[in-house]
Amino acid sequence: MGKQTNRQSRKRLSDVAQSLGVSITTVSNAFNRPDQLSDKLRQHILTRAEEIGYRGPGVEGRLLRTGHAGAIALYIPEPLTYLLEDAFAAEFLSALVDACQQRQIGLLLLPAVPHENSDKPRPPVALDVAAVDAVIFYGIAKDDPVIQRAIDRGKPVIGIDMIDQDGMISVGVDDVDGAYKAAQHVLAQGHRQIGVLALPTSRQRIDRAATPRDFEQATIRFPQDRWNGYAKAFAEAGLEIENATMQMVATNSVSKGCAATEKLLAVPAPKRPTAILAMSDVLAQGALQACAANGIEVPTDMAVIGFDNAPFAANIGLTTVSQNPSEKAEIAVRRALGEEIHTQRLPTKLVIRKTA
Amino acid sequence: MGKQTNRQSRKRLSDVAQSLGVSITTVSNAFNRPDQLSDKLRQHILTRAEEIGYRGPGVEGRLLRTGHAGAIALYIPEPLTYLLEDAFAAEFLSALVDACQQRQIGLLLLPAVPHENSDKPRPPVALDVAAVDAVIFYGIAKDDPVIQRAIDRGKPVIGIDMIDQDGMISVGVDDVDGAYKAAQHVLAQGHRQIGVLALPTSRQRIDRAATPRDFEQATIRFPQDRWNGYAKAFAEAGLEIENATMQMVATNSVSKGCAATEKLLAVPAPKRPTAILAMSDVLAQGALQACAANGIEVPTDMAVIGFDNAPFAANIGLTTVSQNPSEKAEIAVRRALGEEIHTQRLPTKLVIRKTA
DNA sequence: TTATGGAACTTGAACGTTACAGAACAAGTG
DNA sequence: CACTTGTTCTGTAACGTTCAAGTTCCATAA
Repeated sequence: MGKQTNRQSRKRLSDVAQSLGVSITTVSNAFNRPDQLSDKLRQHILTRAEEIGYRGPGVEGRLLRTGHAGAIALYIPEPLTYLLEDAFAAEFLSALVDACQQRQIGLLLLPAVPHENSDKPRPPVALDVAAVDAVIFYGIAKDDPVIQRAIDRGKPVIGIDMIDQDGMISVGVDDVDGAYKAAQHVLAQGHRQIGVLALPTSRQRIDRAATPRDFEQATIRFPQDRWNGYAKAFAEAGLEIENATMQMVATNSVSKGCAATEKLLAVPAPKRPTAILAMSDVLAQGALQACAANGIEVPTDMAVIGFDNAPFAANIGLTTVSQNPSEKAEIAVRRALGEEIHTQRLPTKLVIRKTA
Repeated sequence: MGKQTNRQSRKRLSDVAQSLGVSITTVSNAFNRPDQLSDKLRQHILTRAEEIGYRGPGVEGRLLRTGHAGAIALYIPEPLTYLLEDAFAAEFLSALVDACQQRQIGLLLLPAVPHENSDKPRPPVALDVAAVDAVIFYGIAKDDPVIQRAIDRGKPVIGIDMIDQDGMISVGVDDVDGAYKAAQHVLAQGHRQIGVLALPTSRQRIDRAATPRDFEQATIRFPQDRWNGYAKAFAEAGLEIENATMQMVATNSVSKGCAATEKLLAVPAPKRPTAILAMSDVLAQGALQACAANGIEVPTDMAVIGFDNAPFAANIGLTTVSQNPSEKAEIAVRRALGEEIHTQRLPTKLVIRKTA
């Protein structure tokens, strides 16, 4: 009836140690540092552990002691379905899992925190209680309060394609340059009226016409930077602001891209665009659909360039700006694990296919 | 120079407690159980905690004390890309994340454990060190050693669509019945030569003709059960074994389904199938492609039925057996969290569209 | 007045592990 | 022989939290 006769309780290192008359440390070493003891004793301990039903060093104690969780978190702000709808996002997610795979660490998908009504005792959310070594954010707005909450945890916080922020490590491609190259390409072909399909620049998402002002005040980085890239090329080519027509979509989906393109095409003749720059391949695909529906030939009557070089882009012959998701994921994971690599924005490449 | 002047070390409950002259427990309660102390003191503690830079109760201590990690693991046996290629699998994954979302718990994607060469000191893998409350396996073979390894951890282990096993909780649909209904449907239409596109029945995956024996010896459940469902209907309709032609694919992809169907079509006239039962919608889509390529009209010249009712099935008018991924995910998560719900195999439904 | 009961707080003990500093002993070196 | 070096093992102290079982105090009822 002593405490060690505790019936069903999980066996621990000390149980094994006691049953063999060796120290706890030695048993720990038998499992974690084979070089710290003789092979003979080690085998002895291992078999004995098996006998008494010890399951090996438990996670809880180790975590408390070492502080190393062996996992990093990825915050999922919306239903995963939405994310997977975007082929490029899905590709990035896969790359992230692969990067973790190689290092044998887990990737924890963190559900969105529910809206806080006030500053009442906030209920414990996964973001707060998860045992991870770092948190990665992907494609959320700079002013999302969840970011500060993660930073407060004291572990590294990585922002993918996000606006720089104190306490957060930024990883992303050089969107300005990528967009610049795309715009240059159509301008070089003589186009002077350009349509832009833009992604949301802030958390409030509605389908509408966009203005340069929207991009200035953006809280999401890459639509801002991509616009800046386009604008830079426009300026260099001497285009006026009236030469560009912008539509912003609520979500990155083919149907939204199609609908937004219809609006671009509705503009009367002189200002009607002859080229469309889409901020994603998904939107570009929508643009192609709209063109097809309206009997507009691509690329003869209309040039279309996407962004991302998503897997399907090659199949549909889409000219686009390529970014490397594996590289992005790899760097994100390395930085999450504390590696101090010095990186600028990752490079992009213009991939010329059939649509422009 | 005392230990509390430890400079940069993370603040803890005791630091706050000491600085206010209250007990550690009270500070803990201030964060976790507001009802255990007066509001006044609670506010006092909270503001003081802020002042001295305490970040709130840490994960490590809590985990050790409570044993509750607030996350469940999903073992990913192969690159995530492969999983996402299968639209139904992607749908299930999303459903799983959603189910976790609702309960504010994380879903940890666990990388595959590398092949063990011998029983040398096995390196610590994510599966061993991850702090989770349960492990879910999806679509792996019964004899995969990784299962036992998970069971040894002592937390609940859930197997989705897997063969029953000691120490593992099984969740899945009634594949036998679903397949039975599909087969019945084509048999009722008078078809007497049936082609079957089968998914792998064991870990070794190659494209080849399949025999009933393959299904008997299966280590993966649902191909086995689906075959049994088909076979049951065949027997009831008085079909001989020669009336069925089976092809097994190495992976669940459209191209493999297409290639396998080509082989089915290559069978000479009397034994050539007039209906194809595919064990997944993905394979069925491949079958449709092959038919189109060979100028075979569906459903007039060939009936095709899939399985899963993946999202795309509706778009292409595929007749298929529907299973509900949300329900499957929901039950998996509930059982993972220890809920003792009594469930049989989940029901399926035959969805008749254009292809049969 | 004396119970009775509850709210507000405290005490002390785990939870299971690993890091660190060192002890004991053997073996090689000059 | 004394001295170094190395291997093998031990003891102790955290790591930060929560839980069960108190104690104290005050209000209300008998």
